Amino acid sequence: MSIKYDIQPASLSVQIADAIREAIIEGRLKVDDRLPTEQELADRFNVSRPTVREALKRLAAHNLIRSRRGPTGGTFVSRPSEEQGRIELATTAALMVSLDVFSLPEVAEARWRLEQACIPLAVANRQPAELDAMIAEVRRQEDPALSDEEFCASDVRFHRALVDATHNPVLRFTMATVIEGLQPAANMVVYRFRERVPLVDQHRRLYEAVRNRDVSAAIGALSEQMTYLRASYEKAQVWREGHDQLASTRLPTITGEEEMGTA
Amino acid sequence: MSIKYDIQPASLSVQIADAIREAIIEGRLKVDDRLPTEQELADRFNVSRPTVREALKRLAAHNLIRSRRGPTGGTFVSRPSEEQGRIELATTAALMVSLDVFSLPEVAEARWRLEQACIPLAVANRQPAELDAMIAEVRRQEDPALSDEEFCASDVRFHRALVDATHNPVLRFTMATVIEGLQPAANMVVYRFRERVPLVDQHRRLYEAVRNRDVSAAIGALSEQMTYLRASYEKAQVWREGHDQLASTRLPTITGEEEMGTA
DNA sequence: AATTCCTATTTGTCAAACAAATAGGAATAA
DNA sequence: TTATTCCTATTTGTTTGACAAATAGGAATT
Repeated sequence: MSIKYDIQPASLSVQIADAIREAIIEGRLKVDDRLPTEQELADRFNVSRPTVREALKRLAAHNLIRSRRGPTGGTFVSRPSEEQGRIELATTAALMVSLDVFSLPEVAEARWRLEQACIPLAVANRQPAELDAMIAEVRRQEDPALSDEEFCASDVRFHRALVDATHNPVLRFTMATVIEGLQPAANMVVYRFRERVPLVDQHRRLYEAVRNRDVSAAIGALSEQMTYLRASYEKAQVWREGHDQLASTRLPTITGEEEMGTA
Repeated sequence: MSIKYDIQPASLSVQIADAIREAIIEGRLKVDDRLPTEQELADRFNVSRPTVREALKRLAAHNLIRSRRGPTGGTFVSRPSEEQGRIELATTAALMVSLDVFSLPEVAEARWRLEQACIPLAVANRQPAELDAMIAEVRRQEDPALSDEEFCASDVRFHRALVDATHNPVLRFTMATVIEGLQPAANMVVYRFRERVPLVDQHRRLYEAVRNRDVSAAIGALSEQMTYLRASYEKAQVWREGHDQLASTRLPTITGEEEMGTA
């Protein structure tokens, strides 16, 4: 007897999206292949064109397909880029932190373990490009005129350069969850509770250790930073629990106002 | 002067989806809040209902919202679950491997570094539940009647239990990219090129080391497994490059046949 | 008091059309 | 011949209006 995974069957647009996704993953549709026109898909699946379009939008949300208008246009299978995948990982992770699924000390612990794991490879494989990027960010961070947002962004770029120095695409990819996802979201919550000076100093020593191919010094500097951040996160976590996140700045029920519009 | 990031402005459904997503991230819309009805959104954004629906489907694709019919129905902001986020990470990563964005030895190297980073915490925090799960999978893997798919799935569950033993939700979350995403995709490519016996033996020793709280023995067993897999991956990579992936099983141009349909 | 039925609300789906982008060919001009 | 302009067909983007299906809550009935 077959198990019903859902009380009610998935909507047509979900079924169609799944069918097309499966075709892509199984290779029946390859990168840059053109799908049938929306009308043709509608006929083939026995649904209306809006339903097909909803399905295509679901896939477009994951950047599996792209569309162009015109005679040579249509819908095409996208090649998944490392860049695009990183954005997806980071967005997912950032959402989890900003909606309070993780506690900040947990984030610090995980980030520490994972970034530490990158250090040996980074030290072994770093090239001038990454070293230049790291020291450039350190210099930028020394400027007191830098806004908090800019400082956070520079912090991200510094750690990104460190991970890039591993020259392992899979590591660079996976670490996007931590570097571009968790870290900025956590930093935005915590920026009131930490000083810049120790962080910049830790960055500089981390840079020097990587430059000098000194693994233990690099791990030491990173360890120091994570200890410092963990303490800051704990302070912030207490504040956060007392303030129910963004509740105070929340608007009553309104959504997107109007803004855009065709006119 | 403002920079144009796109030659042509994003489609209306993208703009609307972005506006709603931003409202969720900024906290103007909180978890379980109900959005205005589709008609109301259409009026508010000055677009038609199908356009609003395309926007909502984009968000639903990332599980940011869910919809229900009926008087008390509507569209609601979903709480992002760790489970849901893990699926998203894993799906993204699996797609990259299956579409050949990463080479298999790169995957092995990254997996080794990241999983190694989890060992100390796993050894420190492991509970009977995870130990039981690990040894149960080892026993299952000893059964020669196990199909290749089942062996691969058991392999995933073993490593999942190891990461769960860290009892750090962020680590468990992030490692989904590796454990449920990269590893199965790589294993399906490679399963012809490795023997089960050494893998199961490595699993058993890894389990025992974690049970005995012996970090270096655990890292040693894992290291051995990764060395073995890397060698297998290299063999598979050569085969893979010669076979252009799934090209041989690929159908001409056809998409989803017809299958479902309302009738 | 419990049950049944009706009704209003909301998402799901369909149908037919027009708008906008655009490649390619036809007509025109140099 | 060569270059330019214009037209036309194709395809996605968007609108309008309608009906179907699910369902909660109240009204009517037992």
